[in-house]
Amino acid sequence: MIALSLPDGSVRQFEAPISGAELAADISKSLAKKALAVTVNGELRDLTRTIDTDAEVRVITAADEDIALPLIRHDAAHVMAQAVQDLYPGTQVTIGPAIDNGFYYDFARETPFTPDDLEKIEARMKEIVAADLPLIREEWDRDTAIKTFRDMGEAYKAEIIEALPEEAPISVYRQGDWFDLCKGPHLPSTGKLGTAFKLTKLAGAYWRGDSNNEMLQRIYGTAWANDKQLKAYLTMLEEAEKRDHRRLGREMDLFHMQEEAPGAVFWHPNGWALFRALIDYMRRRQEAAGYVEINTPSVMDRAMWETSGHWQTFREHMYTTQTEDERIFALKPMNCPGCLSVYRSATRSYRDLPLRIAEFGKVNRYEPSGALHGLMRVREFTQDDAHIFCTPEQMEDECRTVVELIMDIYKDFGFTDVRIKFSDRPDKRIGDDATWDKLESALKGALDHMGLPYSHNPGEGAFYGPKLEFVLRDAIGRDWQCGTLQVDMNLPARFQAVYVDKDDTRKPPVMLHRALFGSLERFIGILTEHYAGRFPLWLAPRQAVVATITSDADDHARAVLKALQAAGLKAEADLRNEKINYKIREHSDAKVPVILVVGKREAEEGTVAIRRLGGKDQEILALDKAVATLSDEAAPPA
RNA sequence: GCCGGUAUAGCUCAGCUGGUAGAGCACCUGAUUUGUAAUCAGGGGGUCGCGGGUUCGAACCCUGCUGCCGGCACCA
Repeated sequence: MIALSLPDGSVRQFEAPISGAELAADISKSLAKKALAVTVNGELRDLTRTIDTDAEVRVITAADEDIALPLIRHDAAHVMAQAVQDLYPGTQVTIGPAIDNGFYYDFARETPFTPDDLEKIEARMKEIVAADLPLIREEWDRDTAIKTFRDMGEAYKAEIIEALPEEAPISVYRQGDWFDLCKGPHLPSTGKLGTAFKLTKLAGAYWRGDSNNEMLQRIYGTAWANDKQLKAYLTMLEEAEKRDHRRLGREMDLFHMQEEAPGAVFWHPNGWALFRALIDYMRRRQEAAGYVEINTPSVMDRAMWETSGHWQTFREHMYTTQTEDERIFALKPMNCPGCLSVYRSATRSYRDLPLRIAEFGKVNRYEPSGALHGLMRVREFTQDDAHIFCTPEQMEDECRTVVELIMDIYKDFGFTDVRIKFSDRPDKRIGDDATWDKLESALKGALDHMGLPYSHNPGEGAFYGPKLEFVLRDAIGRDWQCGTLQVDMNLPARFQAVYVDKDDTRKPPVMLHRALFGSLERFIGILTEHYAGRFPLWLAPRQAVVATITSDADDHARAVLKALQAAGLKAEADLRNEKINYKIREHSDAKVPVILVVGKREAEEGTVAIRRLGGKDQEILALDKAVATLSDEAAPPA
């Protein structure tokens, strides 16, 4: 006798052990049809597996998206693998998990798959779904399993089993005459997968994610519970493409890149206006927070980089030059050595600390060619960098101040969902454990005192100190790592930076490395996508356009323009002999936030008609009122 | 860096199996003086990414390189 309790609180008694499918059928006919899996005491299981003890049971249907979609996607991966092996015998299967929005499967095959193959595979997948093959779970003996897969020529599967712990059960799922090693669970039959899936892309992927291993061929797909969801997802992808910063960068004339300078940005006036607005803002915030600002050389002798350790650890990412005098120089990949040089240019007293030194430093790093991506990953970029020199006693307070500043600044851009990652000592590190204890507790202490939650990244810190990373989530739910805060007692020592303490002894200061935007280039890329090009007025590179309806209004339009510019607004006038429809369309496409329409009426009355981007209505205001309103709105956050 | 794809006018793209290039938008000129998301007509513009090769002949086929795109790895 077993008792199964259901989510609604009811309990059903059964004489003998019962399968999930039988349980669903016992509850209702329609549930039996819709059932995809069951959870038994919270553990997700196949419908076909027998429940033989008292338990809390829940029947899973497509309505339980969080559970059902991963199941559907995982099944889609299996069906795809079967389709591939049907069509291309000799192809080895490796792994094929469900992922966000879809699934993939990695295959080992000599011949590359082509985009045409995807269509064929998809067609074969639909046949397998139509055949509605039952998925049957089997448990195999470990050695038999290894032998079976090895004999089949499935070396990767055999390797996977060998890597499993001795006591792990080896489960295999069959669908028709095809089977795959898999821990499951799965849908009861391939028909339950439905046809709301689509193969999306081909890619290379290293076996076990290790670049020392051979490269496999990965096929990605997306899969959903129904066609409506699939279509919504595909539409979402199209929308995301429309806000791609590379596309908007061209459409809004922000910047361009070209072949002669891979990974470097040619900023156009519009993009540079944005860049300057961000720097102006940050400069103001930093000055208010007690920072001073410096600027240091881009090209410095290799000896500098040997002292800092970059030459030994970062050489492959550095650009170097050789001049006629045979000295080797390097383009700075980081600003710290320059800043340390400024620190060392005077004898520092404990009274000078904390000393907060900012630099909008342009750095060059030779990034792998495959990593480059628009503004997001470049080889030449500008950091909103700063280094804070302080005593060990001040360290925790300084960390807290930095975190406060970061969180506050992100808020000004509408990033309220910020997650913090804390990375502690890595295996390969310098410095003694006592120092690491201090550095880590300073960082953690700062967060704890502020009551901020954070996740732990054990062993992911820099070799010289632990770090915090600030990951922000944009308007369409994507995560971006921007800010970072690192504590360091190593570099000051390498450069023999010291301060004179109260007792007249020389001591090395603690050095905090921090950046908020991270890279200005990247941050502009993120903002562009976050706002979909519709920047808030204070950031917009073109804030207002005065558009005339007839040439009768030209003089008035010039006066309006003059007034706007006098109030500090980035404004233009469009006096072209074009219809107002044409002008509105063009400036709206260019994402200009405010269009001031002036015609004969406005000219006579001394007013303007304000039309906001995306809005249908207009607001007629007296000129001085309009200018005051707009200049108020265009003020950057304090 | 690795795997796959791709490169034609400023932009988006067409150009069948090889016979020396075409559209829309943008730009220029003219007409139109227009009331809230494309007025009409005319015109100029391309070493078909770069270098080799095959061929009587290459945007098209082969090959090397470079950039870009999608992933993987990397992101101190």
